[in-house]
Amino acid sequence: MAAQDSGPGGKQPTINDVAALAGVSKKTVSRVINRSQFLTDKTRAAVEQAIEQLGFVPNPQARALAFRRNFLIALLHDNPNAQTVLNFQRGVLDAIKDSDLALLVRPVDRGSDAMLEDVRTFLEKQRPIGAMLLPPISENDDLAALCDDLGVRYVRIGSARIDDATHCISSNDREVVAQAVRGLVSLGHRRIGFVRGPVGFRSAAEREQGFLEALADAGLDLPAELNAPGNYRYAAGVEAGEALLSLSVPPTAIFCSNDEMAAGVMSVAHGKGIRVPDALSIIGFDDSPTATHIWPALSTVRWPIREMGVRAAQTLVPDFLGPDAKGGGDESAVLASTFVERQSVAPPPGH
Amino acid sequence: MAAQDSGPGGKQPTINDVAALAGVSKKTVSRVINRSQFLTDKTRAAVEQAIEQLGFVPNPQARALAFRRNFLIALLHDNPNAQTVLNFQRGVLDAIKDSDLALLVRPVDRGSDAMLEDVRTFLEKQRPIGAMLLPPISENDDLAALCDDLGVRYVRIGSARIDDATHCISSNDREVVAQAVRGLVSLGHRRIGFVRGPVGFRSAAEREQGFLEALADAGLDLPAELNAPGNYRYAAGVEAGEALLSLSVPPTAIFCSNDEMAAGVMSVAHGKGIRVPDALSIIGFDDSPTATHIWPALSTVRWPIREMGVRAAQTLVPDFLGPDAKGGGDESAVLASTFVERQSVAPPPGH
DNA sequence: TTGTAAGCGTTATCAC
DNA sequence: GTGATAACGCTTACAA
Repeated sequence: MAAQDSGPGGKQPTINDVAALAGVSKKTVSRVINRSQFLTDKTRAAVEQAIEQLGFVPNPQARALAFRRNFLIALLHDNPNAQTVLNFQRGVLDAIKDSDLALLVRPVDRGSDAMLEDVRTFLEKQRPIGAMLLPPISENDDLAALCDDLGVRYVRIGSARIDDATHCISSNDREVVAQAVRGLVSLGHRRIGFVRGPVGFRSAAEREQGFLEALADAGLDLPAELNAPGNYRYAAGVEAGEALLSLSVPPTAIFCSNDEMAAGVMSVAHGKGIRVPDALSIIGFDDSPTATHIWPALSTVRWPIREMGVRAAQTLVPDFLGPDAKGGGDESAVLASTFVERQSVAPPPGH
Repeated sequence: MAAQDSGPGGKQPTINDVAALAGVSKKTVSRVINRSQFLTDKTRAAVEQAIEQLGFVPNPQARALAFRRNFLIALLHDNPNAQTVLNFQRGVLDAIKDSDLALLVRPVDRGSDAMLEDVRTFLEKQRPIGAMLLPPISENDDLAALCDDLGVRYVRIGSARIDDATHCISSNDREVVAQAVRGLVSLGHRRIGFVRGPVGFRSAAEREQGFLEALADAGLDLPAELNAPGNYRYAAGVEAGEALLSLSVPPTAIFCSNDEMAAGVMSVAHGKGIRVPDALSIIGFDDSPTATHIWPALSTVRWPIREMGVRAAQTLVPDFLGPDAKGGGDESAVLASTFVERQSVAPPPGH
């Protein structure tokens, strides 16, 4: 707390004021601010006392200029799932809490042709130390190349290893999906539908592979009529549900590539009077708020997004965080997703 | 697009390089950057040509230092509703898109005692031009006072006028809730339950008043047993649903102070085999993603949060945005919420 | 261990 | 209209 408030319009004390009050040079004050080792305890104490007394806060713009680097990191996202973005933000802020860093947020339009130029302008203007890319734009290699080009560090978040360990934080989605589907099989399900994610998304491909792996392990296959297209939107879930649940022999379980689509499938089931989970088991992916807000509550896969935020920050700017910030380079860049069991899964009818 | 990329490690061109190339002084370049009127078209053109050729981008840190002001605005929030926060961000970014401003994001912990000190530290460190406060922390007067104290502009977002017009963007929640409830009455509902928001929240009070107004207009009252406490959380909705739907004479309609609680009530209805909307009408508030992800889709109130973001930015920093950014001072600081009709409302049984 | 001088890239002042 | 020169608040040489 500032011992002496300048009040509105009052001038902030500068490093010179502190130096004068403490009776040292401004360079010495600078050393205290930057935790130099070469200082007598006495000098340090005197300076700290002066800082406290004046309520001095170093001007980050001046520091940024002198350091030829600012203290900003950026979060670039184009994510339809708000909760994911916010949880990630939370994690990043957990990580940088005790540092001098601040977080800049930038939504981008994946679809737009101007996207790359927008991001370039943004990065050139703000010159953040680094950028964190959330899926799905994290899958855009041009974006990563652009960061490299501009000398901006980057970390990409993905559902699988999409870059080397110092540039990527990922989760093990495929494994966890496989595990969830194996659970379905072990309950007795044999006819299991699948609602895909959007074409071209790595996350969608990972989830699909996990699903197919589990089926293959059980000696099952995925008939074409049980394989429905999707795009991570609720409406696609509704369409898929209409298609799958109108089959002459409908599936007894459906794995949806995300929660929104699972909610869509579930709505269709309700509309048709198909009881969940008694007559139909449903699994989603994301553990979004929706998962617990629908009825019955949805079994789903939770990815450790907040923790990924922490890890991403540590990997991006280990040198700006405490010495305990390991980050990067090791296998820990892969974090574990977990299967969350709720009420939307049960054995198939007759089991 | 930069005509000449410095590439990684290469040095950014500075104002001096531009000045040298254009054969003018750096002050003249500065004038071009800052759109001074006192310039020959010829000089301006020459400088712009040099800027283009070099791919020069002014260093914001240096500008910030010289201007004694940076180009950051901050968004402070402690909002359980991720979509709201993100939509608001979107609006703010719409507004500042063509300016030099960037957006800093800061989640805060409403509960924590250290909250005020945290925010103070943040504002002192970053010294943003202004801060935008999202509800519920926008309702905290100490926070507004702190901004004033530090010479940081602020705008508070609220569900009602909680500050003067230059410091507040609000919606007309009360009116719209009243309108929605009047709709219920005109369908024939007479026994209407209410699930409150958390104690002490202005938004909760506004919604409650709107509800009571509509009831009073119709000559109805709210019996104590139909008035259930809540806190904007799903679980509270479940509890309220259990209470209201176990009454010997249950309500035929329930207004919930937000969508999450409405989802909770709806889950209970499903569990008890009470058909929505045939046997029970439900209305929520927020138009969150949940509203369309549950079944049947929820009638709810949508507040114009993205537009509020635009307006908040315009009110906060009109001098940094285009001349068309009006902002502040007039009645337009109140934006209209709207009632969104979906499938969760119908006449009561027997009508 | 501390201080001095110079500079980071921009804008303000005030001449011309 | 335009340009020298001195800030802005801090850090990095390098010297003491």
